[in-house]
Amino acid sequence: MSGDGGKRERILAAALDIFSTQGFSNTTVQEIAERARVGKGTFYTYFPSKEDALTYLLDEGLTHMGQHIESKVQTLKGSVVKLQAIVQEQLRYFHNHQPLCRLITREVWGHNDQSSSLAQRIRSSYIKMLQEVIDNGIKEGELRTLDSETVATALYGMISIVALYAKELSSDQGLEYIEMTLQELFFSGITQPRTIMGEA
Amino acid sequence: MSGDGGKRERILAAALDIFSTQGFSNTTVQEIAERARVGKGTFYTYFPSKEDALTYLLDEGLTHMGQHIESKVQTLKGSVVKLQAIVQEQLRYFHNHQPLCRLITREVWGHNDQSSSLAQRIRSSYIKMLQEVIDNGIKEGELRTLDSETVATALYGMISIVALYAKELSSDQGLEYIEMTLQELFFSGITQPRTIMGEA
Amino acid sequence: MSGDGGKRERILAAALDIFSTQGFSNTTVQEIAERARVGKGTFYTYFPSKEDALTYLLDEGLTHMGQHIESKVQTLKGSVVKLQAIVQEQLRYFHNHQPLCRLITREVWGHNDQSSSLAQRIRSSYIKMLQEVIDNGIKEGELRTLDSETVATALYGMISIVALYAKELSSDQGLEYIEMTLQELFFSGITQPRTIMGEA
Amino acid sequence: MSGDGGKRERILAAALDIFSTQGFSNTTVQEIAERARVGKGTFYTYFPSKEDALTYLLDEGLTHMGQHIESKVQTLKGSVVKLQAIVQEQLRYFHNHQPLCRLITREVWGHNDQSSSLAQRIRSSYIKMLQEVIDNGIKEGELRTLDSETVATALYGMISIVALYAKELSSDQGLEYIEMTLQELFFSGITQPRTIMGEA
DNA sequence: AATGAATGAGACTTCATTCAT
DNA sequence: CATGAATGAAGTCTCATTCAT
Repeated sequence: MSGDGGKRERILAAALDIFSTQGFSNTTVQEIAERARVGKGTFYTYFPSKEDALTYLLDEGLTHMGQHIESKVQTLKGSVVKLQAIVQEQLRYFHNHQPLCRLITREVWGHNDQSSSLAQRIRSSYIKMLQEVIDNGIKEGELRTLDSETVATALYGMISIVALYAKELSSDQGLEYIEMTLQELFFSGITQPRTIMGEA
Repeated sequence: MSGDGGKRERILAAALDIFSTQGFSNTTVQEIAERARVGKGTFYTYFPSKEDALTYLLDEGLTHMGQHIESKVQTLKGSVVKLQAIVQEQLRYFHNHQPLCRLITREVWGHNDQSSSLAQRIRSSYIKMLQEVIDNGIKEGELRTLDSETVATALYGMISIVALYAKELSSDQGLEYIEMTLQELFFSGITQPRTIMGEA
Repeated sequence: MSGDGGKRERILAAALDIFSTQGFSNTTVQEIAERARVGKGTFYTYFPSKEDALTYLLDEGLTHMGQHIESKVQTLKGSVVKLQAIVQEQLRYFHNHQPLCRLITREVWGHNDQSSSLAQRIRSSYIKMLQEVIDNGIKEGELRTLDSETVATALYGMISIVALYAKELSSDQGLEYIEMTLQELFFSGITQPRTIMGEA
Repeated sequence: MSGDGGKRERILAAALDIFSTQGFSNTTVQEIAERARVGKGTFYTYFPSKEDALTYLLDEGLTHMGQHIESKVQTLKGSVVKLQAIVQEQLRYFHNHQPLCRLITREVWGHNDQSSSLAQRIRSSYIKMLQEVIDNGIKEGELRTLDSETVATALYGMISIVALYAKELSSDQGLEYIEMTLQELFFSGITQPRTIMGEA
């Protein structure tokens, strides 16, 4: 729509792909430009620096993921139902956007210095949203009384790493099986329930 | 007494610290040498390249963590008991070795290209160990029948990300609370058990 | 007009000058760039490495010299006439291109390891050409029956070292005198012909 | 005799070998020490610097060659006889000491800057000696009246380059053939003598 | 707007030399 | 004497960024 032949989008897509594969520092602007089929100088027409492109990707990615998931969740009623949807959607989103997921994992969780900028953002946006849903569930008695911040973080970590781990899965068949496993694990735990009287 | 005044250890400690804080690519050998209080050339007396130092740190870290946890677990009986110990030990280990944890998270999970070397190693060593414990628990009826590979990965991810997230926690008080939450979550799930009728 | 302001030529000229004066290993890319009035990085826009620039200079130099001399010689008739021209032209060429001559002497004759690449080339190109002219002369009876390979090599060595030695000569006067001496020496030998008695 | 187990000799031999094969700048003190089976520090017990070892080798080599050849020549009578012996001895010496010959070729003839030190020395010592023999021969009428400096230089260059070229020759058979060719060429020239009337 | 030639700061790595043992 | 661990100066090469076209 910008009349630029989609150059900006091509640059962003190329940057995301290569950043996630090789890492930010090992990616050259040259590579991005080539993959995007533009001149190296053109990169700088759209982004002030390589760093800015990364920041933009992370920002946009987090925002988009948050909006996507919230849009799926907000109409649902009940904390368990909402959390079930969150697990499903986040897993699928990360599975469909592995490069973004990998980027977040490396650049957000892997860094310590510029904690102000990136790590904080995801915590204060996405994880806070999870936490609120969980808090509500606890208040309403649907969920057990556990520390919601820890649970939210654990849920996020569980899904991210599984999504990265499952990268070889190409069939949605496999993805559904994994999703079911995660749902069971998260909602009911790993332990075999001690049937109240039976077992005797 | 290696007769080297502990230079090798100082270099490794410095490298781990700075790698985990700034990332591998943003760390210069100069910085490592300065932090280790040795000359720049001395770095190369102990490691053939910056890359080799990283590989060594990851290798050694993974091996040490694996051995540490296995030593705590192997004398225990029962899958649930073993898994409880694993959760406890891995959380504490990552909490006590946050730089290593951060390094693994970024360099192992954040990369895609050299999948052969590092990502494979942690999957095939540590996670496989978790998987075996879980498989045994399922076979013996202590654990529910879930996909053990997914569960093992989820457990690993849950603990890692929480350990990184909880980095501001300095009191063991806080750590114990987090640990308890994770134990409850992992073993019993987040859902309030629907007591069949009673509870009234 | 290559549109590059002759940068490539300036770099080559600078490299040749400094290589021949200080030697390849003692020459820094920085020096070449400064002499060529370009930035250090610009050197690498035109050549992949310092080594490549050397190789290019030697290759181009040998080729150019060979073509130059062959062009002078090919129209001439008679082996002696041809060889006279070769002596004249090679001496003048090396005298006018002393840096190249010095470079060849050091890098081609002075090395032993990468014999495959450079030393072979000059032998198989230029010296082989000399050898053919000599072989023809022997066949046609104009020249004495001597080992043509040794003679060709000797001729080449004689001219090269004299050209390097005579570097202080700036007047063509001096060069002509040296040339005459070489011609006499090569064609007639150093010995006073023992005219048995007569000739008077 | 120095009671040092021949360490100094081993170092010199190692340095000569490696210098001549790889060049001075591409040779590390480490390599020399290893080849000489001494510690790296020991090198500096015998030579103040790597450069000094090179200088010593060149100095010693030139002196030794000069003495060797002069000792063979001084008892002979007649310029032609002396020059014949010189050709024979220098060719053999260079053939038997190819590393030295290569070193001289590269470091003496290939350089331009420190002309004061090395290039001057060989010119003023060895070549001057040749020149004197030639001058005498001319004065006595045995040799033709040619510029003795040029002839001496040419003779030196002829023999050096042939000796380097003939490095693949291992049999003395081959060497003798080459020597004969050089003698013929130098003393009688390449041209078929126009027998005064004969040829008819 | 688009481009890529040009640039120089800066990174990794090597290696001659020193010096404590 | 002999040694090799330690060092930092220096060199090659990369790459983000600029700018003239």
